[in-house]
Amino acid sequence: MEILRSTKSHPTADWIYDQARKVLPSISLGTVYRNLAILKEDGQIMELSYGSTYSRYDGNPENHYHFVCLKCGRVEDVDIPVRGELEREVEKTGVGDVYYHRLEFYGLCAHCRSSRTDKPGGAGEDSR
Amino acid sequence: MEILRSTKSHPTADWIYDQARKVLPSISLGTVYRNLAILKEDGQIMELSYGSTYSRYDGNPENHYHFVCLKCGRVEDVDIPVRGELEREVEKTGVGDVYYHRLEFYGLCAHCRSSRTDKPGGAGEDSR
DNA sequence: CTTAAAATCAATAATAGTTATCAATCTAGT
DNA sequence: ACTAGATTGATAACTATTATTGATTTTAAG
Repeated sequence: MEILRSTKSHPTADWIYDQARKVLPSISLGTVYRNLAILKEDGQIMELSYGSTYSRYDGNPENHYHFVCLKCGRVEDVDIPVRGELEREVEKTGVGDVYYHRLEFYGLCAHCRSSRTDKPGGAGEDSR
Repeated sequence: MEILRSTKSHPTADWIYDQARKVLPSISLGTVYRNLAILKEDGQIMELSYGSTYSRYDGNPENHYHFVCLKCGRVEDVDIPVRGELEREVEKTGVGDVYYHRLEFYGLCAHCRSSRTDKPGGAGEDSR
C-alpha cells in the first residue's frame, strides 16, 4: 500500500513486486497479488485492467480519469472534473442502475510527442 | 465478420468460435483470433478488454459507450451521445494528443434488477 | 512458559485466454 | 498444370493471474 501510494504512476503487479522486494527481499509475487486483491476488495485501490494482458493498479480510490499513451503505454491521471451527470443520463435510458463509470482517453503523451524519434531509452520506460 | 455483425451482443472470442463452427465445422480457434486481430487492426471492429481475463468484441466500429452488468457480465450499448468535447478538454490539460476515448458504465442491468433472486438460468446466459 | 489453533507466507503448481509456430492446403496469376 | 504467396487447422508456447500446499509465524489460553 505504501509503495502504491508513493508513486503517481500506475504500476503493474510485477513492478510493485520489484519495489516490494527492495524492502522485503523474500516477499513472493503471490503475496503481492493476494494483498492487492484484498486492498481492491476493500475499495482502497483501483485495478485498471487495460488490454487483455496485464493490469495496472492505482492507489487513488476516488473516481478519476486516465490517459493512456498508445506508444509507450504510460498511464497518467487526467485533470478534468468527473462527469457524474452522465450516470444519471445513462440510467434514464433504462439500461439499469449505474454504480460507477470509467473513462479513458487514448493518444500520444506529451513525452512521446516531443521525442518522435524511436531512439531507444527515450520512451517506454514503464511499458513492458 | 458476419457473425459479429449479426448480433447486438458483445461476444467473446469463444462464443464467436462456437458460432463459426456451426457454419465452418472445421474452423480453429486460432483462425478466429487471427481474423479478429486483422479486423481490429483494420478498424472494422472493436475489442473491449474487460477485466483482466477475456476480451469481448464489438462489430460496431464507431465510438459509442457501454454498460457492463456487475452481476451477469452482460455488455450493452448505451444510447447517449458521444462526448467529443471531452477529448478537447483533456488536450487542454497538456497531457498529450487525444485520439479517442472509451467510456464504460458499471452497475446492475435491468434484467438482473428485476429478477433479484439468484435462481439459476435466470441471468448470466452470456457470461462465462 | 507451553501449547494448540489460526493466520500468513514463500514457493510452486495450475488455470485460462491469447499468441506463435508450422506443415498442409488453397488461391491467383501465368 | 506450375509456382509463389497467402490462409488455415492443429497444436505448442507464453503470460498474467489464481489456487494450493507445507512450513513458519503469530495469537490466545491455560
